[in-house]
Amino acid sequence: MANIRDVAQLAGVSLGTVSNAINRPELLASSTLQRIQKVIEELEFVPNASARNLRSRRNRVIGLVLPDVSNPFYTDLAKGVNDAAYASEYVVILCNTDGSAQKEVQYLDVLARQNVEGILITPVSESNLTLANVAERGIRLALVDRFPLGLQACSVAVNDVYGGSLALTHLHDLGHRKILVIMGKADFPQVVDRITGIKQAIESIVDADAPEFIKIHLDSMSVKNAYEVIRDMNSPFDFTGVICGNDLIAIGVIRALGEKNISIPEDVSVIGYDDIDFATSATVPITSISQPSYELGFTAAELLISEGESPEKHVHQRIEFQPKLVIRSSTAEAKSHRP
Amino acid sequence: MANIRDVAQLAGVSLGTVSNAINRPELLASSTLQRIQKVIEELEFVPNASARNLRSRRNRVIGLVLPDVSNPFYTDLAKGVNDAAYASEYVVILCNTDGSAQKEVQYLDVLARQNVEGILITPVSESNLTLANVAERGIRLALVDRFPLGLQACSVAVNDVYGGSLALTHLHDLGHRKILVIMGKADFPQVVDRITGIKQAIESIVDADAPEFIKIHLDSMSVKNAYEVIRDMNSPFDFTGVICGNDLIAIGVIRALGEKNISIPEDVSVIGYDDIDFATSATVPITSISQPSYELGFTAAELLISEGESPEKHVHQRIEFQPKLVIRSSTAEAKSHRP
DNA sequence: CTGAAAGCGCTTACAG
DNA sequence: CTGAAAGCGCTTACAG
Repeated sequence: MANIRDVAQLAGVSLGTVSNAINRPELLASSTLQRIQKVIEELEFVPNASARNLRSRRNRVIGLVLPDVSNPFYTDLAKGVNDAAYASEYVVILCNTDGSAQKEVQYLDVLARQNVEGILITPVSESNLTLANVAERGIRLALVDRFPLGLQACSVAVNDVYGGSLALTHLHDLGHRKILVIMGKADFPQVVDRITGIKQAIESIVDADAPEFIKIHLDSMSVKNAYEVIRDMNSPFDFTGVICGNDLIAIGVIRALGEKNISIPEDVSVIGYDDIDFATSATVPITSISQPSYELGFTAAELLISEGESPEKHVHQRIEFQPKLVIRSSTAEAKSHRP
Repeated sequence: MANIRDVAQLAGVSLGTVSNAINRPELLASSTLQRIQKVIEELEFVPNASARNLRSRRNRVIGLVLPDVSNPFYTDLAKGVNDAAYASEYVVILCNTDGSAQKEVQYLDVLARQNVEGILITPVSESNLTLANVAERGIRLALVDRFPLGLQACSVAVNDVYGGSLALTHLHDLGHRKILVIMGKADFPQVVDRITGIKQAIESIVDADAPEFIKIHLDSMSVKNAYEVIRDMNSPFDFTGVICGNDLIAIGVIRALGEKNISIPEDVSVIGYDDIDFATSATVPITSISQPSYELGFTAAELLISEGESPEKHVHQRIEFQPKLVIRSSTAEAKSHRP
């Protein structure tokens, strides 16, 4: 494959000039520039990214570290990141931690070795030790779907506390007083926030009969895991409302309840989270808390990339999106409230 | 950050020896090795990937080029690729072409610039021009979910012809004689093969009343696109069976038919493709043709990586998985066949 | 506006 | 078993 030296020779200029033609074309006389560009095309010259990176310390690569790409919420988020990266001619390395802190550490290390220009991450837990470590190494960091705790970094997230309260309030308005909350791991930041939101909403209800709730924490926020846990519950199911950590869990819950001959929403109302595309097409179309997943990823990537393009000008930003309640058929008025 | 020279100095050896300690530890006296390893830890030395790649022409990066990561089939496939890569300490750059040949070319170029060690691709069309171009540049290539046409490369795919015939045969067995086939773009290789399978199955039916079928080609194999097309059909819907290009299309079709008060499977049987997780949880659980998406990705990545590890020993392989029919509730006997 | 030179951090024969 | 040296392909001040 042709290298920059071949191009220089054929164009009759020095190799530094070719480099300038590529990176700072405004410095060249237009005749020289044209000549060089012609040769570049002829030779199908493609600059070697490693060499370039080695000198300039830039490689147009960012890392994206996510708990679970199979989850449509993260898939959409990743798509947003990819599109933003593509627009700026960046490329993204996708890392799937499966929600494991250990894998997260390992991937962070791999990304550091690759000299990525920045890392976009939805951290597995609140603990910032690993992240601080990355920041120390001088790798730019931005948080997606999470705000930083004592860490200098851009962040783009959704107000999960508000999302939790939105869900609770909706069920309460419908007259539900006994609620099951079924979430992911207890130390998952989003889970913590949403439960806080639920509690806050309950506290703000002056009503004598504020709802009670019970929590279940799933190891994995998947259809399967949720389905199995509800299927295997041996105590009688005496809740009239269920708040799920995401729509996948809602699907699993709905399926398990269906098998127990509990109808949705006649007997029990179920509310999901994320409002994935599929929520509309599920057995029972799912009432859900909608988050702008694609925008989350897109915005975060833009922020990270723009920080890299002009570090001096950059000021860390914290962008917060608001979740929205989308009502479908999986929630309805509690029996006790019906005529 | 520490570099290899710092390590050499502190360990009192030459820098070549440090390099050997990292890459060919078996060459060193164990005492020297230990001393160096200790210093590496102390200094938290991480080798610079760019420098390494520049010299050794290896960077442990592979590219994955896919038409649509939001499609669960490809999401799972991508996960398989990621897991295989992770196991071999490789990293993957994810590229989403949105089914556009132009984006495919651009991404291929970007990947070439990044000097990836290999590219895993589900090409947008049969045409191999761009791929041949990549191969010429000396980048290893492997095809996923597609077999190569006149191209030296490993490939892992599913027998789509058989998949198509499986779908047709199932509907025929149930007594359906007027079938709508609703697929993606006509030049999409998988589409071509499945239609071939459908035709072959029809031809093999000696039966006097072999089924007739009509084709629709969608621009995008999405829920939305399928839904809109069926919703806007103004001719009367006189089919009793529908074969869909994937489960997403099936979901869209089922929704649109529902709005026209056509019940599934009482009036019309609908069969999907891919058997995504969600197929079970759809409004009507979808009968589908199952493909091992995760394994597809995992196997292809392994092949590509092993080719890189020992090019001399490598022999190109072509691995074919067989699709399976998974019967759920969206297909049933045609009315004409019922008592 | 262009060219010559140094150097980014490593790997890899080669000599000893 | 270890060290010295060349060089991968670029970018970047600097001189002119």
